[in-house]
Amino acid sequence: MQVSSVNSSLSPVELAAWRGLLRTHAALVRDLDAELHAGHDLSLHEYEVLLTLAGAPEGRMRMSELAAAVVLSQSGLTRLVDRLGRDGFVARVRCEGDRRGLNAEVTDAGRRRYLEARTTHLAGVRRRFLDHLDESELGTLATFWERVVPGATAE
Amino acid sequence: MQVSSVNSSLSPVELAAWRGLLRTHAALVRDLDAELHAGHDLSLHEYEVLLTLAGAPEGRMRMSELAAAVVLSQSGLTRLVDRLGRDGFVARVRCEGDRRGLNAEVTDAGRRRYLEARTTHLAGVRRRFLDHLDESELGTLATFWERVVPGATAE
DNA sequence: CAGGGATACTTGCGGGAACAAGAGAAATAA
DNA sequence: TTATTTCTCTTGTTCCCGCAAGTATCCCTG
Repeated sequence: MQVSSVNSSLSPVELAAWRGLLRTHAALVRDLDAELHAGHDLSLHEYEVLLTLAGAPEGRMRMSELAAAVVLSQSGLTRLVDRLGRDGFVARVRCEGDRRGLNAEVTDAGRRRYLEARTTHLAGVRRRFLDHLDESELGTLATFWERVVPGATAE
Repeated sequence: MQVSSVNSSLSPVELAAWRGLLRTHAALVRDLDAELHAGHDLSLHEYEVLLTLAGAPEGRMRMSELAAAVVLSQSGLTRLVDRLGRDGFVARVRCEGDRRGLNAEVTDAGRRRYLEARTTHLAGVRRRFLDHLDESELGTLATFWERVVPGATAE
């Protein structure tokens, strides 16, 4: 059942780099998501949408751009914005000039919720991730990401 | 380290390292999962379970250990093993000595399916990820993972 | 050697995400 | 103009996952 020569397997270093990425990501996201839920009743995706909108000009962005920014499918974003809308954190605004399009726009309540959650979340990201690497190492990581997925660090 | 005023935001480098991790992971996993599905009708999680079992002594492992190895909840693993069991790729075997416990054991069909998928998947991981980094950079990454989540590169 | 408490897994339930198909609006072309 | 195509978002459907509760077994204490 063993096939050794035809399929080159991963070297120990390759395996460590790849499995490390999967496991580290899973562990970080699980913990940060739980923390955000427990403290502010937001998922990580919801937080990222609020963060993205809060940083966008006039607090609004096209649905499709937003989906790309938070790495979610269109339909996934539609429902995420539904949920945030029900809670009064974002509103949908028809686009001027292209009435197919919609802007998701963060409300005052949305900005407040975001700012409340931000402190918790940033501290969590620092403690679990950033604090374990120094400035130049973080820079190294960023160059790796950009090489693997061009645009991954953009914006 | 960083001066932590209450509202300290992330520096550009910190942001790039963190968002890069989220986006790179999302992009890689999305593509690799789609590729595995299209070519071999396996999800990434299913592949990893088969991989893990195929590499375990006697092709079997306790459900709880397996859940930890592939970073999945107990109930998630129960259902994943259900699905793999329906397809005949793994079987559940009562533990000798502890009749609460179950071993998931990969079948011959499971090993075959794993080996079929392996070539595709390894090539995909190489092309999308490993090829963009050299040997020493992969080693650097591995040390980062180990620092952020001890044990992340183990086994 | 009971009885209570841990441990290992499964099940009930609900939510979140993707894919594919649909509806409405705009762009293009004849 | 009007018909076709393209674009943007939403809806129908289905799958996967996690939490909490349930079941069976083991362990430990008195």
